[in-house]
Amino acid sequence: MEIREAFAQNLRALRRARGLSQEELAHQAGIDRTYISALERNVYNPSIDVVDRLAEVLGVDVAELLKRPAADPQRSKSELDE
Amino acid sequence: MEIREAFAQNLRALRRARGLSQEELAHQAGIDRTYISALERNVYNPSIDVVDRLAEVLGVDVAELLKRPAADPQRSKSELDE
DNA sequence: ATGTGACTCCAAGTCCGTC
DNA sequence: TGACGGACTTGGAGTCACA
Repeated sequence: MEIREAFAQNLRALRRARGLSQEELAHQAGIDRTYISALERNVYNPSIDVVDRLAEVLGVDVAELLKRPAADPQRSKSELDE
Repeated sequence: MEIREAFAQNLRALRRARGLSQEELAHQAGIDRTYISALERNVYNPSIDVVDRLAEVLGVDVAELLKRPAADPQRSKSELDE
């Protein structure tokens, strides 16, 4: 799995866990609203600066945003992106 | 401290710890030698994809490359970038 | 073995809007 | 509230020559 995809999923999950809209998150992080939307849809490959600013607003370490989901042993290997 | 700076320092430290030259690291990561040089001098704000490729070659988690050094309580606050 | 300036190319990132 | 498009500017990605 590409790190962009893991980031996209983590971003959306963490934002929702905080009860924030894309617009609120964008505003607090000083990032454009449409760019947040694109990031969550895995359209772009963000710079570490952007990731860092988002992590700060979400109150997590950068590592949390970039963490790949643990492989589920129930699922066959062919279902995973590599 | 900006995350770019932490990344630059970590990259150089980890590369040297592996006994690799910029040229060897560049080759293994499929990146130009001069670009590695620039990253270690904090010239660029790299994308997470580049960081991920370097982490893979260095055999560490992405989080290791982006970790900020622990604040040294011996040093005064004015010596730190914030 | 590394730093640096100059250069191109196109993705990152912004800002406007509509659905 | 979020997906998505178009047009735009900035700056990362990547290469080369030279010190």
